[in-house]
Amino acid sequence: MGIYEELVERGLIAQVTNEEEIRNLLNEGKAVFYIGFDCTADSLTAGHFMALTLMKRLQMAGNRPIALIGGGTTMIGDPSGRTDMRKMLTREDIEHNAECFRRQMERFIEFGPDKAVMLNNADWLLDLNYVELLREVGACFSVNNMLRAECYKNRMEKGLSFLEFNYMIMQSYDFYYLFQHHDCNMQFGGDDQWSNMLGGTELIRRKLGKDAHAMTITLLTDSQGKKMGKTAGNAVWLDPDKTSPFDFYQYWRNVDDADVMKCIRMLTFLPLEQIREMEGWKDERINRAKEILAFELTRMVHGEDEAQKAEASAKALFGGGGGGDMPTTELTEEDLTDGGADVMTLLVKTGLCPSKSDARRNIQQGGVTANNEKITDIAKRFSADELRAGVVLRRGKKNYQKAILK
RNA sequence: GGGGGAAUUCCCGAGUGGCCAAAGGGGACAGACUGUAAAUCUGCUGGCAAUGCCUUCGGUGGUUCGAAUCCACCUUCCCCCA
Repeated sequence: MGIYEELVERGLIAQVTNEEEIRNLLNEGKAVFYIGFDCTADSLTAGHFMALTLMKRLQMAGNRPIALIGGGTTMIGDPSGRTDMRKMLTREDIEHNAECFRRQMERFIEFGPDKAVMLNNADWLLDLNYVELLREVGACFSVNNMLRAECYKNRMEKGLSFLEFNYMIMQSYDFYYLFQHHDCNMQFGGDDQWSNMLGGTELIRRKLGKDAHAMTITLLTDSQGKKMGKTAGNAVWLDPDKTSPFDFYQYWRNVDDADVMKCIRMLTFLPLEQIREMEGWKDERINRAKEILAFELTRMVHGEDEAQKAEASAKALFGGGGGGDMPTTELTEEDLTDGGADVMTLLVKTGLCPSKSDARRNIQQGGVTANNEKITDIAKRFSADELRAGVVLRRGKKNYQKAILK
């Protein structure tokens, strides 16, 4: 079984330009492919994770990945899948973000001579001459066709700036450039990138008379059709300072039953035989599958140690057993009033609640416990001695913090 | 270039002088039920020293005892005509 067949079985492939040729190139390890990353934030997210694993899978099969940092394209902003314009980032922001991406990617992909390379399209896009570009590349694009592209359609109502309209051209130019200077013969990306990617293959065909290929990866959506990798509109980050390994673990531990196996297939490196065996798991066992998923992903992103800690903490908190690593907030004498502290203050200090009003509401609704006892009195206080021993506060089922006085 | 319209709390969206911290829905959060799931039901959803006070309806000024609501200017967006 070749790598292509494996990708198919894992459900990773959404659309391809030419299945036969792509299969051969990938299976024979002859592909030089690129995936672009827009650096709109200073960390990659769970959404990028699948692209990273795909790069890794293909690299293991002998193909050469090019991780393209969108230092130039980010200056424009991709309108795909958006109903509003992105906020404009400064060049400094973009450079900082690109640097952060690089560090995170190095965990997954081997860079070096004859291995993967990382490039930044700022290096060629920012120096383009407008008129030259228009004559050389602009002539190859039909506005009529572009307007028909899915990625612009939903912007026709809300408005689309000329700046963003050019995004497709920039991305196409990237492929054209990489094809010529880095022997890049394939581009991968999320399924929402399909039209942008075709722009590139089309440009190469027109300008150079050669074939290049494009393949999109299935977007990881949950059973409701929503993109995964977000909680309450916030991304799940790969940066441990932005999303702690524990929270990262919890995110995957809590996916819907309906989505577990899909995630395992698409995101983990577990052998397919093992996955097939797990397909029928239900009830108690599907929880086991969730643990495996969460552990595997946390291990890949944060390392074996962090994964074990996260798992141990989760088991301690939900399984009733002791031990485990508990998120802790250290207090000082200055945090006390009259030699103690009340619950609401503690809830806010530990970050369990954003405000005292919110803390009060949570207490009134019976959602707060301290050392496993339900708090019913919003004025409940803890003495300095109690705090020195440590008070385990819980808001809801899944949010714990230990407050301890130093 | 000309004309018309819009901006409200996390999101959508009502509100056109006091009864507005602002309807309704979505989402989020909490509770019950569970398997740390889903579905369902209930509660809740600006802040605080809390029967009160403070901040919030794009921005800045103004009218008024009182402004999300009226006026002026500005910013951004949308639509129609060119």
